[in-house]
Amino acid sequence: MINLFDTAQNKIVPFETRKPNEVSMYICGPTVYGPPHLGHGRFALSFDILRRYLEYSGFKVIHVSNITDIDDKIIQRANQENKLTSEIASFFEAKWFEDMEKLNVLRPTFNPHATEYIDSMIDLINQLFNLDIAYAIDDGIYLEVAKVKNYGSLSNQDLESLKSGARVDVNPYKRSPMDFTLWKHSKPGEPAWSSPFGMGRPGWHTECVVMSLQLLGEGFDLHGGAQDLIFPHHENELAQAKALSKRFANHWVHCGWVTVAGEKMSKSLDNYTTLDELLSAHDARSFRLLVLQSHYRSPLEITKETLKTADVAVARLDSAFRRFKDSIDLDTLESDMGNIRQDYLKEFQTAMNNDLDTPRAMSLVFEIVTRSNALADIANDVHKMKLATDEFKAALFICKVLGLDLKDTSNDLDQNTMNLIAKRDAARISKDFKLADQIRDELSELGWVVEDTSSGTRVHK
RNA sequence: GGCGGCGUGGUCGAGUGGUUUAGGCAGGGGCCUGCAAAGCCUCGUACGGCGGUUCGAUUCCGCCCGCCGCCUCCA
Repeated sequence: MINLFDTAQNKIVPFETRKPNEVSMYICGPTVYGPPHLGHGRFALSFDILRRYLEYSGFKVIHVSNITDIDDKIIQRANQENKLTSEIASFFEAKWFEDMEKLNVLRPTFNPHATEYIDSMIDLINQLFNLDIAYAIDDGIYLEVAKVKNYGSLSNQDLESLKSGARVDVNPYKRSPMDFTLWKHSKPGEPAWSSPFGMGRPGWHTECVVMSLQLLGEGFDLHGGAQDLIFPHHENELAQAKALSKRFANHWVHCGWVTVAGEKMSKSLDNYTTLDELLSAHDARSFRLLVLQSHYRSPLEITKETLKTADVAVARLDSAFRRFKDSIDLDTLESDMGNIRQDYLKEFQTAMNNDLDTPRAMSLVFEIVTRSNALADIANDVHKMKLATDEFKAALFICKVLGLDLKDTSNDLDQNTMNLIAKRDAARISKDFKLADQIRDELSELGWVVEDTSSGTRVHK
């Protein structure tokens, strides 16, 4: 049984699903108005790891993640660049998926766009309006939060304390500062859809209720996002569902954010690093490893230094992979789980079932790697080597489940490199170490790391 | 003001009421090696402060200090 922290209950609880072998999950996706940064990356990696683990655990996962392709910031950027909002949105959506692919983040089963669901959103707002839960003022339609039972239950705040903390509202006509926009009337030149309330566009909080309920149905299993979405976004989604007496998500999962010098990474603080910048200097797997080595609900500090240490750690895993891969059937590794050391799999599951304790899972991986290397070091026959390999298979398998693919970078030798290797081996056999060292220097200048093995010189990047 | 989180060894970062340790990285010593690299072995004995509960607390409770977040858009 998988146990997960549920934001609504504020504790770790067994993760129950509607159907025994299926998980329906809705993860709030990006607003595509700029290049994704490390915060987006962390969030995407966290939920990718959750999804992969659910699939490993035998669930069919229906993963819905939206693309918000109409919103104030997109309009603003379109105006600045003198482009259509749709151009801005499709450009940054493409960028998003390009980066996600580099991070080895699985594509969602469905990624609905807000603009494809405008009619359904209008319909929902209309229902709220007819129930007298929504009201109209000069600039749009608002949901009256006071009419929703237990508003604030998800974020554990009561309405009174929310009100007292609310900042001065620009719109004095709202009945409460906490009331939120369902529909915004358009200003001249802005993209607009016609509705019974006039031309305009839906507010952000409506799209996710509509799309999650439409694609996954009432009482779907899991709703996720980063912690900054708990309030107001998820609270407001929930408020709309409650107002319409619809069962909403059964389980809420929120991940922590990336920090910079202790402060939250965000566009408004202008302290962000884009995924592009990270990926140009580091292996994408190093980022995933850092995410895995911290808990998904904790803040995660990512610096050049921590990335560098992660690069080294990934190299250690790759190095073990090179050592053992030839005696492992990589094609059947995943399908033939019975072939993996069951004691290690059990430890892995125990860790993961405890609110996704990926740090423990990774420490297990490194422990296994050390042990397989140690066994291989003293192995003097085929049988002992097989034991070492069997150990390593477990580590490789766990990495695979977590989306961390180990690689052999010693392939793709060009003719020149192969010649140098042959020359060096000849030099070493004739004990011409001066020449051998000289060739080693040449190889390292070409970017190769040189290792001497029982089968001669081996190189990898 | 309300709600919430955090403070761990050189560093990043888990975790736990007590006998044996997270793990990664960095560092010291050793083995291996022609020298390296990789790998292995080994060492460092940490839990913000003050009280309380307990046979025993880093782990539970209270207070204090410091940092951070949400209450407006934010992954």
